Amino acid sequence: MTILPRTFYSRDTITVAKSLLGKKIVRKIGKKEISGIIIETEAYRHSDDPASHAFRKITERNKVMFDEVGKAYVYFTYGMHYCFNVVARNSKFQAGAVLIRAIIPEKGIEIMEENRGITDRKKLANGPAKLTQALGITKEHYGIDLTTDSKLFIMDGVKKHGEIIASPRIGIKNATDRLWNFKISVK
DNA sequence: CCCTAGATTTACT
DNA sequence: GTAAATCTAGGGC
Repeated sequence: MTILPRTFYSRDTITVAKSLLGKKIVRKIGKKEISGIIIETEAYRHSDDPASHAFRKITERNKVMFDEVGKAYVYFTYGMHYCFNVVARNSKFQAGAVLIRAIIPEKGIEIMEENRGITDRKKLANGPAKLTQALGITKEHYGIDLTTDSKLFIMDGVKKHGEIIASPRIGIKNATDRLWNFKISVK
């Protein structure tokens, strides 16, 4: 398996969101490794997407969405939660990112249980703020490159999966008519 | 099982 | 000041 190259992310944000399903996210902490398969994503774009943080203009928080693709966009919200995105867009847009909403834990499950303080495997990383906590992602990881083998990166999943289900994005009030939430069914 | 409320920082309508 | 790309605990059914 190989790490996804930067060209993977330099396509349309929606396409990348769908393509990330079934891929593997890897987090290394010291000598330990945590990994999981991505099963749910959401696309956020610039200029035509009122629900996106980058809809209006570049700010201190969202600036990495305008930066090089393949980087991590981590933001803090609701006073206690981090969410993890990957910067992705083609040349038609100035900014864009894909929110990773859920993964299936693969390796390092004990570490995730420790990070989360629970042992219910179904709830370990089945939400955007849960998976950041399970993987130990914080704003320290803001802007890091996900295309190199370091503390955090994304690999080719090689895993075949079934149909992609498109739904309205979750937790937003604008542009709910866009089916930019994507997930795959899991056995 | 479903629904409600509370936690608590950041960014800007 | 207030709303936010959320989660959990707790009480009711």
